[in-house]
Amino acid sequence: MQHDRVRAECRSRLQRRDQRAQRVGANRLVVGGAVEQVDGVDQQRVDVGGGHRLAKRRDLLTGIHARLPGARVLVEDLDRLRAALDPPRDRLRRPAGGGDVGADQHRLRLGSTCMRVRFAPSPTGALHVGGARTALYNWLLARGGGGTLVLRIEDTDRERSTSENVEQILEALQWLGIDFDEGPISQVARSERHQELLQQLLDAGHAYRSSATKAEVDLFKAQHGAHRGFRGEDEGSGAVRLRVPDEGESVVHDVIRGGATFAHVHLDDPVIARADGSVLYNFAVAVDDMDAAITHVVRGEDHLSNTARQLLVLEALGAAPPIYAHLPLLHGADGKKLSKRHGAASVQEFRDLGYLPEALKNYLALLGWGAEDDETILSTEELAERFSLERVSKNPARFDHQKLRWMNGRYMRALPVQQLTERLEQFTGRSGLRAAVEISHEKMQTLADFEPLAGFIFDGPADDPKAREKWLDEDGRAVLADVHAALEPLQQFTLENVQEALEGVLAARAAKPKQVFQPVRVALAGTAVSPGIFETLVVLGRDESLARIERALRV
RNA sequence: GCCCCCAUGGUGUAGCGGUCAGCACGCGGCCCUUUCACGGCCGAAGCGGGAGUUCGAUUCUCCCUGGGGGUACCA
Repeated sequence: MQHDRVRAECRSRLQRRDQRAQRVGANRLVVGGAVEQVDGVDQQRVDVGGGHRLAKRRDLLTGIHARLPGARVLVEDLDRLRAALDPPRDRLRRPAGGGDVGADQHRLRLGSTCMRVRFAPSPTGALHVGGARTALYNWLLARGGGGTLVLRIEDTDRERSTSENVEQILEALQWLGIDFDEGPISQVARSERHQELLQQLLDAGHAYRSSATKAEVDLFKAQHGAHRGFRGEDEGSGAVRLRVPDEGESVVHDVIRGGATFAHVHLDDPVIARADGSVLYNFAVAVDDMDAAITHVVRGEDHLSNTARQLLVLEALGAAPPIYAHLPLLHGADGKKLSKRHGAASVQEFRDLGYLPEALKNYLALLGWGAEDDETILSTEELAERFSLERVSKNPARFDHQKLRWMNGRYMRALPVQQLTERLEQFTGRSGLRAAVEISHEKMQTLADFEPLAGFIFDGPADDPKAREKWLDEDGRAVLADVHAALEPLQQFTLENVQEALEGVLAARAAKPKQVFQPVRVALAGTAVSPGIFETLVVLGRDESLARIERALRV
C-alpha cells in the first residue's frame, strides 16, 4: 500500500516534470556559438527553453547538469544550478550528509524513492554475461533504494528475435535471482502506441518519409563533406526519418561519464521506422522509456552514440529525457568485446560450469565497480546496499575467469555442508553426497570440481596409469599389503582407528608419510589426488576400502 | 573515413594537487602438509608519451599515441 502511494507520487512528479518541460518548450540544453573567454574561463552560449545564458564550457562538458534531474534544463533553475557548481567536485562525488541541500541530495532523493530503472534485453541470443551485469546493476539500483525495475523485451527485430531466446533470458535471470517489478513487456506488443506517436511526429513535421537508399545517403555525405549528416527530402513514402536540425548539439548527461556532446550537424536524420511502418530501436526505446516513466537508463556503452538520437526523438515528442548511465563494456582476455570465442559467455554456460549465482553476481558487480572500502567478497544484500552509479568505472573491463574461480571457491567454502550438498546433488543429479561433500568441501572451486575429486567414492577408482605406475610399484604394493594387514582387524573404521593403523605402518617401516599414504590413495581413488586419506577410508567404509586395496594388490 | 567515449602493475580497481601510489585475482618464494586444495607470511610488478597550469602533478588543461564503441529500413 505504502509502496503504491510512493509510486503514484513518483508518477505525478514525473508527469509534472514532463509538462513543465513541454510548456517551457525545451528539455535539453542547446549549446551553440563560439566559445568566449569570460574572466579567464571558457564560456559558451546555451539556449535553454527559449532563453539563453553563458555557461562554463567545462561544466557543460562534464554534464554537471545531469545531477539535477528534472531541473537541469529549465531557465529558472540555471542560476541555482550554477550557484551549486562551485566548488563542483565536492558536491557531486558524495552525498554531503549535512543539512546542505546540494545537487547530490536532490539526486538521491529522487533516486531512492522514485527511481524507475529498466533492463531491456534483445532476444537475439542467450543472456550474455555483459547483459547479466547490466541487469544486475539495474537490479542493485532498484533493490538498494526501493526503486522499481521494469523488464522489457526489445523484440522489434522480427528476424532475429525468438521466443526461445526470451525463455532463455528469463531463465537466466531467474537463476541469478534477478527479479523484476513490472514486465516483461514486449516491445512489439506496444506497436499501436508506437504508431500513434510516429504519426504524431509525422503530422508535426518532426519526421518525414524518404526512400533514400544507402548509396544516396553516402552520396549526400560525399557531396556535403564527411562531417555532414544526411538530410533527406519528404517524399511522402518510404522509411520514416527524424528531422535533425543542423544547428546546436545534444548533450547526453551521463552519471558515469559526465557528458557526451554530439553536434547535430554530424548526425544523419535517423530512420525511426521501416517503410512498412514498423518502428526501429531508437524510436521504440525512447517511447517505451518515456511511457514507463523510466528515470534512469542504465545500459551498455555501445548505446552511447545512439542516445543522441533518442534524445532527439524525446525532444520531438516533447518529453524530458531520463538520466543516463552508460556502463563500460566487458572484454575478453584479449581485450576484444566479449563473445563466444572467449569460452563461456552466456549465463547458462557459467551455471553448467559449476558457478554459484551469488558468486557470479559478486564478481560481475566488481567488474567495473568498486566498494569504497575495497571489500571484495560482498553478499548480494551488501551489494544492493552499497552499489552506486557514481562509483562505476569508465574503463572497459576484461573478464577474468581465474578470479571468478577463486571467488566461487570462497562462496563454496562459506556454504554450510548441507547447503553445498544440496547444490551438488542438483548439479550432478546424484544423491547421498553428504559424506563425500564433507571431506572435499575445502578443495573445490566450482561445483564441477566435485566429480573429478570425489567421484571415485561412488564410481570406483578412476583410471590413472601414471599414478598407478608411480605409486603401485613393488614398494607400493608391499606397503599396501602392510596397510591391509593393519586395517583388516578393525571392526569398524573411524578417523581415530584408521589413523592409528596407518601410522603404525608408517612407524614400522620407518617410511616417509608420502610413501605410505600415496599408494593407499591410488588404491582407493585410482589417482594421486583425493580428499584426506583417513577421511576417505572412513567414508568408503571398511569393506569397500579393503576390497579396493585387495584389487590394487591383485593387478 | 566521420562521430563519441576511455587510459593506474598481467587482470579488476582505490586515489580526486603534496600518499612509502592502497586492495583483490594471478604470479614467485617460504610456512603448514599424506596428495590436491585451503590457510598464513614475504616478494616482484603500475600512473602510455609530450607540452602547459602550479611552489608541487597519477590527480587539472591541451596535443599525440593506444584501446573501445557508434556510424543499419539490428538492438
